[in-house]
Amino acid sequence: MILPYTQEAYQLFHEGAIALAEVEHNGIRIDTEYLDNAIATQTARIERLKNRLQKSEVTEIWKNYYKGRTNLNSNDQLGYVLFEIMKYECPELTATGRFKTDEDNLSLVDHPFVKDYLKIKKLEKSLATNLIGIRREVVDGFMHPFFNLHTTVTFRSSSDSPNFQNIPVRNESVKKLVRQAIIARPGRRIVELDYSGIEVAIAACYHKDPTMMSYLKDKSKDMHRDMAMQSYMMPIEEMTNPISQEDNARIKKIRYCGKNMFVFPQFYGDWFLKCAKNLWNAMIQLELKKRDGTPFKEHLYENGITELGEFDPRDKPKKGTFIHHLQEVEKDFWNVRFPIYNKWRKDWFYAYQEKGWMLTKTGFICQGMGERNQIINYPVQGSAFHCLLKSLITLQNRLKKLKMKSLIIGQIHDSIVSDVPDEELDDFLHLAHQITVDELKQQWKWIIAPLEIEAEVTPVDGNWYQKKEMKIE
DNA sequence: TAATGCAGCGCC
DNA sequence: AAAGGGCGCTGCATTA
Repeated sequence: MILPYTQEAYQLFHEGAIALAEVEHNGIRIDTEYLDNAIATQTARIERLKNRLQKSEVTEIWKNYYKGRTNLNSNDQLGYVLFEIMKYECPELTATGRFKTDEDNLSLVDHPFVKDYLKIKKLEKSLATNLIGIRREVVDGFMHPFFNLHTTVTFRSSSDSPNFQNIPVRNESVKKLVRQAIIARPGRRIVELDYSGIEVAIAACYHKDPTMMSYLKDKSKDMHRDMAMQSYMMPIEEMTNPISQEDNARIKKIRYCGKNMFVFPQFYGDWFLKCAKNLWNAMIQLELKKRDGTPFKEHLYENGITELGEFDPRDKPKKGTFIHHLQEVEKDFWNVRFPIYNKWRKDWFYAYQEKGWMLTKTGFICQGMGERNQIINYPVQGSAFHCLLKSLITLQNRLKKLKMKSLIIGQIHDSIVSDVPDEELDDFLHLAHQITVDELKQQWKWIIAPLEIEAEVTPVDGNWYQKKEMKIE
C-alpha cells in the first residue's frame, strides 16, 4: 500500500484546510430582503406558468392516462406521454432504458407545451437549489459554504451547504436572479481572481507539447479560433479583423463553438461523433454565418458537405458528411497538431496500467481502478486546483501579515472570491497578481507554461452580478 | 417513514 | 481500443 501523498502534498492540504476553514468562517454576505422577495416572486411566476400549462392538450392527454397518479413534475410520465402516447420520436434512452427527457432531447419535440415545460424546469431549478438553498443557510445575513479537501478522487476541492461552486453564470437571466443576492460588505467590493485557461496550461506542464507551448506563449495565436475555423472550414479572413461590433460578436460565437464543442471535449476524451453532432446543432441553433451572411450550412454545402451523416457508432462515416469531416479534423488534431500531447496520453496511461498508480506534479498519488479518460485527466485537474490552493494560502497569510482588511470568502476551482475594502483595491490586486503568478512560479519550478490571472470587480456596495473585468496594472 | 438509486442540471 | 473529466443538489420512484 502506497500513501496517497508525499510530504509536500500533505503540507499543502494541511495549510489548505486551515486557510479554507478561515474562508468558511469569513462567510458571504447575503441580501436577505432581496432573496425573500425573489423567492416570493419566482414562486408566483412558476405558479402562473404552470396554470398556463394546464390548458394544453398535452396535459389533457396526460391526466387522461395517469388519472389520480398524475404528476406534472414527473419526467417518467412526460416521456411516456410524449414518446409513447403522442408518438413523438425519442432519439435517446437513459442508461436504464427509460425515455430520455433532458433539455437536448425535449427541444427536438415541436410542441408549445415542451417550451413552457422546459422554461418552468429551469426556473424551478434555480428557485429550489439557489434561492431557497442559499436562504436556508443564511445566519445573521451571511452564508458559510463548506470547502472540502477530502471528498474527491482527483484531489480537487468540493463545496456544499450550499455548493458555492455551481452558482448560475451562463444563463443571463438566472445569473442575475441569483447573483444579485450575493453582496459585498458595506464600503467594499467583491473581487474575483480567475486563472485563465489553467487546465490547459497545467496539462502542458505534463506533456510539454511544443505546439501547445507556442499557443500559450504567443498571444497572437488562438487554439480555439483555429479549431473553430478547421471544424467549419472557415478561411482565416472570416475569423480575423472584424469590420464591426456585430462582426466581432459573430466571430466570438464561432470561436465559442470551437472551444466548447471541439477543443475541451477532445481534451476530456470525447470523440468526433459527438463533436460533430454538437457543432452541427450549434451551427443551426446559433445561426452561424459568414461575414456576407451566408449560413454555415450553405457554406459547408459549397465545400462538399451535404449533411451531418448517420449518428451510429457502428457505421463508418461516409464521405461528404460532417461526421466524416470531423473524423479527419480529429485525426489532424492529435496526429499532426499535437502529436507530443498525444504521445504523453498514451505513455501516461500505459505507465499507470503497469504500476497501478500515478504521481502528480503536486505530489499526490492516485491509485485504484481508472478508465483511460480518467487517468489522463486526474493529474491535470488536481494540479490545476493545487495552483489555486497554494496561491490562496499565500494570499491569505500575506493579507494578515500586512494587516489588510480584505477577506477571502470563497473559491471555485480556478478562482478566488474576496471581499475587499474600496481603499485596498489597488494594493489587493497588485498583491494578488504577484502571488498567484510570480511567486507561484518561483515556488513550483515544474510550472513551465505561462500563468495569467484576470480580475472581475463589483462596484462598492455592489452585488456579484455586477462584476466587471478590471485590468491589473 | 427513511434510505437509496436515477435522472437531470448547475458549475469548473 | 474506446469514445466527456470532476463535483453537489433536487425531485421522483422504488426499496427497506
